[in-house]
Amino acid sequence: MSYPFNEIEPKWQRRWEEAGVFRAISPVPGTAEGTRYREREYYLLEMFPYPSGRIHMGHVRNYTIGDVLARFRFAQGYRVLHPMGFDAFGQPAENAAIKQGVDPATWTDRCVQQMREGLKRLGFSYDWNREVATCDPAYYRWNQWIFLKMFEKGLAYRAGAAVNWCPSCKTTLANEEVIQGNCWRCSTAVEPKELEQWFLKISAYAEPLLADLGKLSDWPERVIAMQRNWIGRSEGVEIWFTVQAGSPVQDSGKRIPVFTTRPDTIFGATYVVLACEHPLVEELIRGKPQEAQVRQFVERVSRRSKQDRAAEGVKKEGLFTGGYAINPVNGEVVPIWVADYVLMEYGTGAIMAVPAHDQRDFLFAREHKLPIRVVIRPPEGDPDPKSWSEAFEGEGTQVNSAQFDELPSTGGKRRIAAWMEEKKTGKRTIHWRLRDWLISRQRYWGTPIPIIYCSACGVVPVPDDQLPVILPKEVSITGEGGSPLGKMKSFVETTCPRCRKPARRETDTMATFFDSSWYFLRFCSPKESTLPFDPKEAEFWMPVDQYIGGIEHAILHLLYSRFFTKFLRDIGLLKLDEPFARLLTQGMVLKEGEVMSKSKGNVVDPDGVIQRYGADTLRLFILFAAPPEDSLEWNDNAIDGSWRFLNRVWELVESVIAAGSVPVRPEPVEGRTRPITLREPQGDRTAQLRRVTHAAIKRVTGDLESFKFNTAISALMEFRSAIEKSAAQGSGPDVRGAVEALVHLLNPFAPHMTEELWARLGHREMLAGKSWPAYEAALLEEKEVTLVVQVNGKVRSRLTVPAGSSSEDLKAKVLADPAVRKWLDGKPPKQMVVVPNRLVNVVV
RNA sequence: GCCGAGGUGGCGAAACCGGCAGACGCGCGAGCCUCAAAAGCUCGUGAGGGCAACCUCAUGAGAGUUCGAUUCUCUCCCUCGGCACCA
Repeated sequence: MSYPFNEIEPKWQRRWEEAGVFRAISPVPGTAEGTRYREREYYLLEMFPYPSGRIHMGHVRNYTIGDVLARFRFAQGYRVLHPMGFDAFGQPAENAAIKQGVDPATWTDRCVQQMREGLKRLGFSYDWNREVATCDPAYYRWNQWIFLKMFEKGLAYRAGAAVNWCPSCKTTLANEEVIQGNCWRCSTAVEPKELEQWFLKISAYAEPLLADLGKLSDWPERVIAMQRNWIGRSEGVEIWFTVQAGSPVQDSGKRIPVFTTRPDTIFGATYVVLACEHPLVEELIRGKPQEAQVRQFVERVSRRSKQDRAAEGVKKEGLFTGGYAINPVNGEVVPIWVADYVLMEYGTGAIMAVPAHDQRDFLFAREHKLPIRVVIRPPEGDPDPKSWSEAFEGEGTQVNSAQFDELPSTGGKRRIAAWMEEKKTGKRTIHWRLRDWLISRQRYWGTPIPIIYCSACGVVPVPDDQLPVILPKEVSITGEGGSPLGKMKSFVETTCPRCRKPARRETDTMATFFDSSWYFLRFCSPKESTLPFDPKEAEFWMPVDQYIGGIEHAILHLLYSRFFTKFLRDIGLLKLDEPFARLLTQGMVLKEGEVMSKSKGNVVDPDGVIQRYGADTLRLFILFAAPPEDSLEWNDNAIDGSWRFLNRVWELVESVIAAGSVPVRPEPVEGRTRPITLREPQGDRTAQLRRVTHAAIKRVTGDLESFKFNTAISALMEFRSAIEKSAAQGSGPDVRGAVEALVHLLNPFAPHMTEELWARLGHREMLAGKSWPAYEAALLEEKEVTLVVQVNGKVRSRLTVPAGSSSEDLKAKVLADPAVRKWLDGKPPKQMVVVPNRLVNVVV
């Protein structure tokens, strides 16, 4: 016999929806409507899903965590915004189209519907009135609008560059989408490809994106660290070497800027190295004996993917270009090399090589017999680099450095940098690892980039009144590569908005991370039609008080969203610096230690679990099995524990109902497997039960505040046992009070069952709208406490003593305890440590 | 290499501010119920020793601070995650 979850769950889902209990209500000026709420609003958001069709355990976990918090905040009287939507553009829809011949829009609609139903089956407290889908023109027109604002500010630009190309997806990728050299979506090795593409100048925000990480005190440290790494601030000096005059290079006197974080080692620069893609390489080798050889080398290296280059590891290849450069600090002439270990995309694409004090330069110099000159003498060891097995990168005394000789190298960076600035041979700069964000995708199912190319006017933005540029439907998607829109004359051919002459539309679409970089703002006013969102609504709801999602977005989505927020602030639409005040990154759901995936065949389908146990059991188990940030090992057996617990709660409450509010000895109820016998109250059981009840309220409330759902549930399990025990022993009318508290506290976790029980207990109001129970501190006080008695730090006895006993009383009692006397062996104690109401330690 | 998170029973995990290590749950064992099984219920369950009351050992390893350390400090080992020829 088990409780009828399959009748209960749909019923309450319907009732919540009909009553609109989870609708977010913005304040209307001049009404008293606000009295229902606390001062504060609460915006709770979980990362919206890509509508792939079925929901998986990862979704269940993410959204259950969010739902428990949302229901808890609702109960606390906050004005809650808890929306849901769909990140509906993207490649899978297109791949389905290619494979099954379905229109991506139709496929997506179907998936969204399925997904929405799946979410509803779990009883989540969303305000479905605010649902958005990014593939809706009413949504993506604002992608286009934001893009054009960026274009207007010079933050969206078109440039040719060697970009990341995924040969399998047949599209370009952002740096953030390249995971260890592979495509984030299909794991194919990414290749460099020279293309003209649209970029967003996220690098213009590198400084604030880094600095404002300091404001995110409620973000997990690892996410902050990942973003800090990704942005990669590096303080140093740009030094200007010049190409030697009189060399065969025509335009001699040309500068080669190099970037270094170690200006203190400038006197030890014995050669200069250019990246293979460096524009000066070609000039330097022209007409030289090494011309053909170098050109061949450069071509070979440039063809290799970044990953391949790194995989070669320590082996560094390079060639002399035939050219020389002049070190600006001492006029020394040094050879210019080209090598694979210098990257065009970092710094200036050229370095000064200091083999004595940089490990990479050291290995390269050894390999190619280049001079190694010590300019920082190590405090100990052989000063002759011939005996070294590696470069000395530490601090020491400066040598071979002209007027800086014999100074300690600590502070050398600052001294030499200042001197170079004075002599105008270099300047202090900051370099960033963060690259601009490539957003062009040669795919169909995305937001059209609202740009028109005119042979007369050039790059022309689509005027505001012509937005949105609608993504046409009747497109043939072949998967053969190239933008599918490019094959559609009716789309491509247009007129220039400026000169009215024939022109062509941009045929690439936007990366879908564009769509998700501001959706949290759209939820504040999803029907807004004159702007992406109503700035007043955004000011009211934003920032998101609690954001919940997977760690896999630590740099992608979470960095882009921060960038968008700052941009929208700068154009006056927002008044905040950061979009997400608190972030919770939930762990993955694993089976047999591995991520669930179709290819591994270890997927547990949430719908199957719901059919067998109901949504409440699934929710409860997924919260109980592990703390939210840890990975969770799915266990088909362990879920029975949650199932049993809910059934026991059901039985307990039903017994209490059957017994009436004042418990008497009831007849065992027909069909119940475990009738609970209630007796007449005895002694102070009533007070005891009341104490347990208030202790449970305190624990569960505290655990919910700090996201410790697993221990909150264990506290509820203990509470249930305590009520049952108490009821069986007779504890008076308070059994009903205790049971009601149990049902109430369990509500955020198992909302359907608890609503049903609440109603059966005779309440007309739904639990969903009811305010959270409070505990009374006075009721928590116990008359007696168990005192732990230690001898030399080891537990030897336990004593039950009145709460609040004085130190003297405790000492006397402890010394009288036979278990203690046994260990004292007649000797007086050396010392006694007393922790009131807790412990006494006797030191012998 | 750099950055981050971790290491506690057979398993998932608890332990507030330094104060009973292993709550709660799974699994396992015994029993009840049953013609039998499933379900359900009751009790037990870190390791070792003892008939027992009890005793010894135990939170990755080693040291330190302390009356007392899973918790604080240092050294080391291992696992996971991110970045990585970043000048």
